[in-house]
Amino acid sequence: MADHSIAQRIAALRREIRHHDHLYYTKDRPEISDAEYDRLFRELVDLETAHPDLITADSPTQRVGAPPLSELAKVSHEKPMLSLDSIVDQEDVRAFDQRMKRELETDQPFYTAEPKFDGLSVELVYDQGRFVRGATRGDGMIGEDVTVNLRTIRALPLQLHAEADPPAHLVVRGEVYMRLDEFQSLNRRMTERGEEGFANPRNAAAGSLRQLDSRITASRPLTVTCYDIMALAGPNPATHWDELESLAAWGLPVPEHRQRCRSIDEVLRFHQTTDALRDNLPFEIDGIVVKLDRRDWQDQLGSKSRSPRWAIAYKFAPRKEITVIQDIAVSVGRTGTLTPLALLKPVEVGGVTISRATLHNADEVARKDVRVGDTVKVERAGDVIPAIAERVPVPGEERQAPFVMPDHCPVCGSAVAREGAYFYCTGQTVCVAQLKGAIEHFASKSALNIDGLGKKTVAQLVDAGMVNDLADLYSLTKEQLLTLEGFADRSATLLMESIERSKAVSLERLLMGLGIRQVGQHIARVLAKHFRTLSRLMEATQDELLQVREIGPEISASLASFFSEARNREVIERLVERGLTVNPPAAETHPGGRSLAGKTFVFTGGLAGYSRDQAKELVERHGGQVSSSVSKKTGYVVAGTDPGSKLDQAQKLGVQILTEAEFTALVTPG
DNA sequence: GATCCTCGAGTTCT
DNA sequence: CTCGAGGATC
Repeated sequence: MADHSIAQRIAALRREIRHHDHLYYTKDRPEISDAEYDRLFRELVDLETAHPDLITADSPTQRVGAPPLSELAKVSHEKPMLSLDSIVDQEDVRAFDQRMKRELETDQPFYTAEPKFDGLSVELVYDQGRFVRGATRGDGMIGEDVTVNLRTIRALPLQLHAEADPPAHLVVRGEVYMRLDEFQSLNRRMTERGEEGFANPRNAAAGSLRQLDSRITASRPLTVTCYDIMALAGPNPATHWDELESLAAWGLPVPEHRQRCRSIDEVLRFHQTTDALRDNLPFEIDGIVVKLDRRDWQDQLGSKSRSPRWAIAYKFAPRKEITVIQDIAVSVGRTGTLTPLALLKPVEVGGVTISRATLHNADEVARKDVRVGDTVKVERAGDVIPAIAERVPVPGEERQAPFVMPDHCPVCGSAVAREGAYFYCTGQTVCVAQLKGAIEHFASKSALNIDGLGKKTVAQLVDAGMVNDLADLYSLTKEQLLTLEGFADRSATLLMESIERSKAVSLERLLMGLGIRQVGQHIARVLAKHFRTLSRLMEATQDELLQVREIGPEISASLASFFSEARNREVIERLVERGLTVNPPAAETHPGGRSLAGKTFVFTGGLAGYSRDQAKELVERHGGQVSSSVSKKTGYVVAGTDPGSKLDQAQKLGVQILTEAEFTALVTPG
């Protein structure tokens, strides 16, 4: 065969394979059998192997992957990749509609509604019809270059349909996701190989796309759908609907189930029908996206810092699954609180297996009227913490007796007392559960910060009878530790060292660590600053305590009762005897100046450059304060990655929102 | 007395 | 993160 005819054959094969890829992956309507497809593909591979000079980057064979990278490169997005405001309530959707009508001065702001795919969003760039670059969302401004990995996704055309006259330059936004059946078989394959499977399809998609070795990505069944034109060379489609049509014409996969809505009622109906469809879809969706259809109106409304004003994500009610309460256990916390806990028949909710859910307190159990053996709906409140949503009555079932709080502590057998909605174990001095909790708390990071003294070790020490109160920690010997299971020379030495190190402690941390009711990190600091030494605090009268700002009758009573207890005084005495030195709080210094004086910061989401504690430290160094909830008085909300409800709260209250970079600029001198 | 702002405490799974 | 409740404020 002459070289030019080989080149022609290769080109023909590529055309044909692309055509079938499009039919198979995008249209879901294959015209040839898998075997026939494989034959075409094999022929192309063979020809290219024999003529490596004819291989091009956009050949279908190049999807299988390139050699591994050491790190994904960072790329700046051509346009910032915004996210969408989430809405759960119908009323808020109507409010959105009202706002559109008001701001656009129209009665008919038509919308386009489409499913919201649960995957990870990507930016795709086509030059001269050819796929040249793709990136993850990252922080919205800068993402990771995953071009090679995206090339392995069959549904993603490497070449746009030339006959549809695609623009010379095109930037598209899409969602990479994994079908449920593919996700399941991937997980099965992984577990067979002894690997840990993915928790849910979204994690699987994200983990697969962000591989350094694109050959791994190639083996993962990813797919993609496109839903937005970010930029293009040439005339813009007039509406979002036309945008989707154009994308489809150019050969890009778009959400098939979509609707043009002439009123907000149609949007609400679409939400309903889509929700009903949800369980039968082969992929996960978590709501619908509602966009103003006309692009000139979109432009007129513009964007907020983080999301466009002309679109919303109207989420579905959180996933609920049905399961059975196998038992209701009662756990005892460090303060002696008895907390009922539903032990469930394990069930998958939103991709995670749930086997237990807290019932908070007896009132809650009564309110929900749940009993052992009941069938219940379980949801993940706030998408994380499992909760029992409601009981599902089963007609004709014989129910067990209602749950009653035990009148004796399940751990130590002491009497149980009721206080408001809560029940407490009164065996403060004898309850092993409380002792363990108290020691864990004492050793925790924000208290004495004893490294290597975790839940497991505490249990061992208590069960072995080596530690009966907090002060006993400081008479432990290395020899004793070595008798415990899992302790060898090194671990014993390390623990002894951390215990030794904890002996120099600030008053604030000690107060926190003692576990006095109502005294947490904040109040501990307030008390430490005001009284400066432990003895002065212990001698303070009720009146003196009440003078202190933020200390009211409850907290002062709690302090009084703690310090009047002979046992507590004795523990403190022994702590000091064994070498605990309590340091008064250092005088407040603001090495960074007082540039942030009077400003309150609230953090939400993850920060890349610092831990929450470091960020807090930075703020305080400049004379500012950090708080945990957003109010009108909040100066700034710093939104990291994956911000939570505090960001919405901030927007509602008009509190200034900072990115991490802006925050860094504020706390960096110069 | 009501309202707003914060804090404390408990919680699941990986 | 959310809930309940303490404390400040008007």
